[in-house]
Amino acid sequence: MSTPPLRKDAARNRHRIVEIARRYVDDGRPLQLNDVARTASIGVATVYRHFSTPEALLEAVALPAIEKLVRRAEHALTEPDPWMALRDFLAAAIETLLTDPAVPPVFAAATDSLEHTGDLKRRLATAFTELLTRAHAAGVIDSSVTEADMTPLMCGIAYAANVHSALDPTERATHGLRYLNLLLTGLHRP
Amino acid sequence: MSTPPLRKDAARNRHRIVEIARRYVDDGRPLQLNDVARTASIGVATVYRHFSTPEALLEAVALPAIEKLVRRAEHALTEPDPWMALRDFLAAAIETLLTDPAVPPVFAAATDSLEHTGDLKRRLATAFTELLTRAHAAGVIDSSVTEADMTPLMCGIAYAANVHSALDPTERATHGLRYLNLLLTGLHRP
DNA sequence: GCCCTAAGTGGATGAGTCATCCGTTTTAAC
DNA sequence: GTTAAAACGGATGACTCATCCACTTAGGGC
Repeated sequence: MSTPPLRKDAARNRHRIVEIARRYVDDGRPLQLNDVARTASIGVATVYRHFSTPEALLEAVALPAIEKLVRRAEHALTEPDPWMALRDFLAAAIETLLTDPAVPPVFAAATDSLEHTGDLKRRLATAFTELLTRAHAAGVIDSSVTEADMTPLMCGIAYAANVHSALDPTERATHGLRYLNLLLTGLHRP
Repeated sequence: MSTPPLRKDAARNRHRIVEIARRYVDDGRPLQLNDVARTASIGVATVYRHFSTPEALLEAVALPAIEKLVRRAEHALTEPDPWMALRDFLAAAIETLLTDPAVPPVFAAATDSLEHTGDLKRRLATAFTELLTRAHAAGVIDSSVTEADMTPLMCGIAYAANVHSALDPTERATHGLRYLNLLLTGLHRP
């Protein structure tokens, strides 16, 4: 699992592949490695060497957004009000899920099947568990809800907002936040 | 859209195809028409003639479950308490979505892209709108929630329950109902 | 019961996608 | 400048998909 630093040309190619893949994801085109390779004017084998499956490539595309979300979660731990901290973080999570189409599949996948984002997801889980624990301790949230429920629930909300409308991203985000509020109303113990 | 009655052999084949497809869906195998044809010992062309796409075949597989759900919705309209009627129907819907893997994709698809279940989905929407209207009139539910929100939300809950666990169906159904209750707590105005 | 035709059948086939293998090129350490 | 390791790329065979058309079968009219 060490990282023998990449050769210059390899790094350049890897970068370019992710960049092209990002466009595919944003446009909603299926992420086919052969196709990405052609678009990038890079040999198929090179793409396959860097990313053995479309999922692995998608992970790399989603990486920055997930990193940002992890920082956000760790920052939320500094917010004194446990309910606000939890709510604001969840809103940010929904926004990320709906803004970046690369993210939801990565979260829906089993953590241990991920090559690049497994650690990040674990960090996120840790921070989030802490947020939840505080909320539980403060008695502001339904006591039966665990961290293991929340990831699926967030994915579910994002899914719902996407099913609902092939509309523009902004509108989808609005719906997602509305759905989150419905759920939070159900969870909140004032 | 008329139905010139099917020849006996054609009916037999069609039946057999759906039957085999049902097994694929239950086992979670991908529904590939060529593959289904081989398993059914039926020519590929025959399968394609009856069902031009995997989605169409899936619709046929899901049909009975959806019919049952529609009857259930129309029956719910006879329940005097608007909140109970809505809640019980939604629980039935979640159970259907989680019990029969053929159903969720059909609900997630746009109604007008469906050949076989479009009418049923419209009937369901009508009955459900009525259930919601009553609940609104009785003031027992958040007034901002519309029928157009509920289908996605139900799909979202089913999705969440499925992401959560590659566990056995019973357990998934339990989670789904729990998630539904969380949502309903958020929607209920006592 | 026999014939005729419309309806139905099946599998060979070409188009398209996927992922590997291996001969060639590039990098960077010495 | 030399050399070994690392990276490259595209030709290729395995596989999936869906169509076409020559053949078979059902069942109504006589």
